[in-house]
Amino acid sequence: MLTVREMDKRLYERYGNTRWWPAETRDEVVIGTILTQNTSWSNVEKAIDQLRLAGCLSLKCICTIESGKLETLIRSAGFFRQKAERLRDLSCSIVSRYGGLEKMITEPREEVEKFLSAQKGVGRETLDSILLYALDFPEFVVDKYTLRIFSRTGIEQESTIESVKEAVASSGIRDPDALKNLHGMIVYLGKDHCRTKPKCSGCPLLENCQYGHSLNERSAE
DNA sequence: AACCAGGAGAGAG
DNA sequence: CTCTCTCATGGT
Repeated sequence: MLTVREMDKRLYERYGNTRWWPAETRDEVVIGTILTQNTSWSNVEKAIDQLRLAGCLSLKCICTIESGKLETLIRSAGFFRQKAERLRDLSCSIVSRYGGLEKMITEPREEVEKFLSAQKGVGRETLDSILLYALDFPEFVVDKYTLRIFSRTGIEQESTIESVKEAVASSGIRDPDALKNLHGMIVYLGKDHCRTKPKCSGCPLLENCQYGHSLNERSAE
């Protein structure tokens, strides 16, 4: 049976360091977690470029910028009204409570998690992404690709977010950078076998992989 | 030209 | 608890 350790090793042999979540600042990561919800990264990049160009790629600026202006800047990321409102609320909440993310990383993890979970627009995956990619807490991000790949590779028959987190935690992989890359590699694998490439050739995890790892059940038949 | 992407929330049953 | 609907742009 495939272990998490083995999976990590095989994926690394194929994908190496994926440098998942490219960002120069912690603020940029948090902003990205909201913008990328159900949205392709290429569209998110355009919005981030607009924010950078406007000198507003920070939580402090987003908290104070005029809302119509914010909507315009992030329009390319879709759901722009909803995202503008949630970005503003989240940014203002963080700034008023912690001052900024650099202060936030020094707070107890439990307290930070509780605070973030209470924010509108911060669901399960966004919470994990902020904890790991923006704050460097050792949390493994479980998304749809991860759930699917874990259940298909037989590490877990009935994969849930909690069971996958547990499996990774008990594997001993704790370094935030290692956890970041494991998630990145899993998404790379997921993308390799998405709808456009239903067949998995040379799958690093499964010997006779005939269905790929598509998120679309129909292409799995 | 439908389909979907690095989701979350609100409502119904 | 599990569906289903909405939010919206841009690439294939």
